[in-house]
Amino acid sequence: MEPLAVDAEHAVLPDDALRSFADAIRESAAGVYPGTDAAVGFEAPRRPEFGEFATNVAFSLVRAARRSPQEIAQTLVADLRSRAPTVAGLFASIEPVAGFINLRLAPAIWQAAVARIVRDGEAFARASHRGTRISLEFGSANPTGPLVVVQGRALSIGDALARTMRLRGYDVFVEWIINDSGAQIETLGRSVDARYRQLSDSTIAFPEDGYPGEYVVEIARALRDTQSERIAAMPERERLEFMAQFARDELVAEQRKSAERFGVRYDLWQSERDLHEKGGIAAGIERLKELGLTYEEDGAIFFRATQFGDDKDRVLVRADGRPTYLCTDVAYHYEKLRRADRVIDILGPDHHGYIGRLHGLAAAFGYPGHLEVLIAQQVTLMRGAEQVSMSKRAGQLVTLDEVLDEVGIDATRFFFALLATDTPLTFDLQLAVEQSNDNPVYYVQYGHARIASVLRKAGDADVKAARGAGLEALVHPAEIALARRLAELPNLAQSVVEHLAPHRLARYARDVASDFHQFYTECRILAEERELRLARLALAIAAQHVLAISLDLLGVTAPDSM
RNA sequence: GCGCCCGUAGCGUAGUUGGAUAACGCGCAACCCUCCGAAGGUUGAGAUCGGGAGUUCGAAUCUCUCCGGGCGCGCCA
Repeated sequence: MEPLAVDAEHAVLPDDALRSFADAIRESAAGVYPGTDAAVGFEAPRRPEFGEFATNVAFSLVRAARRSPQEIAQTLVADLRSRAPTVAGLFASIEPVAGFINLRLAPAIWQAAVARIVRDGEAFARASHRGTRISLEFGSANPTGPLVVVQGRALSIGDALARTMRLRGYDVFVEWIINDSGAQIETLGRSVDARYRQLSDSTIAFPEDGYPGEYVVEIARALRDTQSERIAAMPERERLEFMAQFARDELVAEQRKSAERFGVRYDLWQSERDLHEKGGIAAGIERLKELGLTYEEDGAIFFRATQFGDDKDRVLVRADGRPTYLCTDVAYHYEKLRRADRVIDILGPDHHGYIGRLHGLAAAFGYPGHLEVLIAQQVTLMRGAEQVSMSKRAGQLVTLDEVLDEVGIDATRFFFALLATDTPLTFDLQLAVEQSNDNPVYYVQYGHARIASVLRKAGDADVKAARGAGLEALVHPAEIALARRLAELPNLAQSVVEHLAPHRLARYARDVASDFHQFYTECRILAEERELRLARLALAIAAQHVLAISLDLLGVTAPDSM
């Protein structure tokens, strides 16, 4: 058998070893139990004594082979050892236990994985371009106020997904839809107008359905300071329209600024009004008509939603010719479905009942399963034990910017990404600023800073030497455990994309930090003996890269000191 | 009433396509710095995975049913 290569260029990596094992075991199964179909899958057992990986292949053969799982597992392992000693040599142990086959990789494989990470650096886990187009929409809010906390959660989740998708080679197109064509814009105009007139006459009544927030007053003041002469000359109708447009532009600009401050990048801010004016809305309706999925009743145009599981058909265009909210979504999704292989919407918790309708739309257009909808669940703000009030109706908004002012971008992004998207979140502002071990953000960042500190202490010469050093000295359980964790990143990132589960990134980052801290405690990195010292430095460098990549995917900084 | 989501340790949660004695953090108890950052580490106590039935060699995970909680059911957006 050939000696195992440990250099990063021609190394056998953990995934390669598992693939070889799967192939070999399938051959064994085909030989020993002709006519059977072995399914070889791997999992990471919970208990360390069950090895680093385990396969349940024997269970899949029980019926066809008419043997006990344990007997099958033993037979397969014996056969593999004699027929494929090279493959067996990739493993430190191969044990049939209770029908499972428990595996432990040879240390050289883990050492090779570390060498690969050190070599790839920031590019580790990056996948080559694969040509799959993904449209990702999130955050989209009515342009009638500043961004609030729940939207911050959608931004955090959506941006982490977008970054991870780019890392894994997908063509991601990130979009925000500005809902600027409905009645709420007109309401916004009336709200601003009332505040404007109140500036000179405090007895003027504020509309009952108006937006009560203080920001409306600020917009009115801005108008008075810069546009009062123009406004004075306008007839009421023109004035209301002008104010609505002015406020919309102000608020969209403010929303964009908040998103950018939060570190979120968009490729497109799509105005609904523009979509209407450019005929995009009409195109979507036309398509539905061609497909025979619309009909007219009482002067309105209906979508046959019941054909796709909805309880009733839905109005697209009212009798007076005004399109509904759904109508815009019809058009927009038709457009997105045509240009992307996978269309993803992240919506707020109040859109729960809307999911089925959107799926129905995708099916109607001939793209069943191409549209995925995520609901970013509610955020409850706490300050210690006290709940922070945020009633929209009373105008008590807590804006994203206010939260960022209070606790910073890193903590906010990390906390928002920490739980599964559809799990309601309680965000404690007091905890988020605490620089204590209750705070998971600091725990992870501390890991990164601690490594940086060790590398500084080691000195440039050793750090440089470590990058090309042999890693045979890495055999301690804490070293292997850390190496194993680091090597998971590519598969983990891939699972984040496939399951739309960015919270796994945050949890993974915490696990990496935890494994590093344990390694740090048990193994002195700056050991006397040079070979060991360089090998451990290389492992620390690899851990630093993985932490930096994970944090970057979450939009969180990786400090060298704190 | 119909539809969707959720019930996992005192609290907050994770749990890929079903796998072995159910995991992580906080909190609680007891420990660890003559040495690389103690913002760290180790150990312990703590769970009939809401109840019941079914499918399976095997269920927190799939099916049915009941209980408890949240949300959605406009020619609003």
